[in-house]
Amino acid sequence: MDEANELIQQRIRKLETLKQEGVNPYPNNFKTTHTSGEIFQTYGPMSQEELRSVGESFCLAGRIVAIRNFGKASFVQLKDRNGKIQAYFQKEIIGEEKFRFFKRLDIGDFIGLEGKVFRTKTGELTLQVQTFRLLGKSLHPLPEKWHGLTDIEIRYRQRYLDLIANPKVKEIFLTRALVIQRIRDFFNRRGFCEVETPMLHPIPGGATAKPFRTHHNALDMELFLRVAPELYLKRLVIGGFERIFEINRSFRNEGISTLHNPEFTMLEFYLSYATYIEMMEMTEELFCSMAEEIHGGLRLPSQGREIDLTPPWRRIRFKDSLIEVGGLDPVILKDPSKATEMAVELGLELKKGASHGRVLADLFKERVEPHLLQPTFITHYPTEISPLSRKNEEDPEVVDRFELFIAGREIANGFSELNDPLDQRERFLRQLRERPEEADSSLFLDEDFLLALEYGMPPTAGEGIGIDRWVMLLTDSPSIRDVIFFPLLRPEK
RNA sequence: GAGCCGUUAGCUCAAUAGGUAGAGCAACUGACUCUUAAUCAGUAGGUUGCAGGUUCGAUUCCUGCACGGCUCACCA
Repeated sequence: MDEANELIQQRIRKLETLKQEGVNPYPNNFKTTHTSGEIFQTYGPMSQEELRSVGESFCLAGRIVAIRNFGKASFVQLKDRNGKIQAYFQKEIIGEEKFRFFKRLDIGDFIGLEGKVFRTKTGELTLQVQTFRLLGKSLHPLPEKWHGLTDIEIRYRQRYLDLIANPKVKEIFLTRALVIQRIRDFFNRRGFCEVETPMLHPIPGGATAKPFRTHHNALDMELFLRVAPELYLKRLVIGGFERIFEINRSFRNEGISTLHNPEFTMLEFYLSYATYIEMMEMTEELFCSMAEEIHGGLRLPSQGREIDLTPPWRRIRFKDSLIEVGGLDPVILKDPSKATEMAVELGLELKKGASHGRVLADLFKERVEPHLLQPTFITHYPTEISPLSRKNEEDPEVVDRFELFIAGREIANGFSELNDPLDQRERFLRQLRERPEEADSSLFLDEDFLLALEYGMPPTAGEGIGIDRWVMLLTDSPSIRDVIFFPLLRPEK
């Protein structure tokens, strides 16, 4: 506890005085009958006259966020889970003793009150308090009422203060909750089953990110936090779950930026007897229905620009995008050394022995991705950078895969799943050969998964969607930290 | 990991040729029975992120460190 601070000392003294007087500052037996939102909904439209005939009184509870004193009366702003409501405390009504007690309350305290609705001279729906109780004493002053809390570090470290002081922040997280709910509805309605798969993996797989390591004591076993649930979800497909989804937390031990948090939320879903083409259609449906229901339309403001989600979304092949969007010389598609030259020219650092596909992917990231503002499916990715995707029937150099980009960022990644176990083994091995420097940390041969595949997997399409980034779009948030309650920060000293 | 920027009262911010650190809100005392950032009068509140250095004197100049932000790098 911050003992030095005088403001806190004052409040602790108040707390002690209350206790001495036999007042429990933290009772838990107050029952509410209504919330601020319910009061506004029912009585908001009523005139002063109509309100006068409402005999009922209401019990509400919440945190005091503002007090305006007038000698023998006071206005209080009470904040509860769905809004704020004004309460009017009058000495004449609540009695002298109770009014003195009221004067000792602080902004930040929780109170429960019983009162009747009326409308003030200025028209605000208000509760005329008949009686009230202290429900929870607060010992710290709240952030300033007008400017709110802007210190970004405090906003993240003490998110509860951010939520109290900045109403828009709470709205972002309510939107996030709604997104999750809509996703569940969407898939449940289509006969998908929600599943949960391990977060502790003996072998990290499903993506090539660096994993977090941990250790299980009883088994004396090294474990990794999952970088993706993909390989476990496919095991379930093999086991007969033809339609599944998981809303999952995954973990990647990499850099932190406005688009990356070490733990993040993904939606992954799998649909048997479908291909990546149907996945694209489903993705449009999912995003558009969410935008309609949550945002109320398909045009989203995005950092001063507008994103138009009206389907169908543009589809363009990976290689074509390099030329048409990236403005690169077509010769790089045919000639790997030219591609490498171009990458070097652009100042890209290439890994030793990077494959042609890898180099093209780097060029894509540099020259194409930032320009994909409106929703765009990039399809036909090079096989060598897509180890889990099914090869295209006409051209085995590319796979039946797409990635969705909106606002210059990857939002989703989907493909027809590779269900040929021998091909899958080859691809894994090739990956290991090409990136030996990473074999220690992120690439292992998952024999257990290959065994499962060898039993036979139905033709299936799967997709992963970055929920955090989608919520960023829906709420026009510039940083992923704005849509994650507690983003990872270095600990304070 | 690199570069740039930031860190002053509980909160939001001021303060330069280097010269006793200020305001609003919050708090405290008083006035006030319809306010909406209520108003009015008064009071108190500071190890200027931390540690060094230069100087008679450092919030200010220099060095290092800590934490944060942005950009880049790493990376889907």
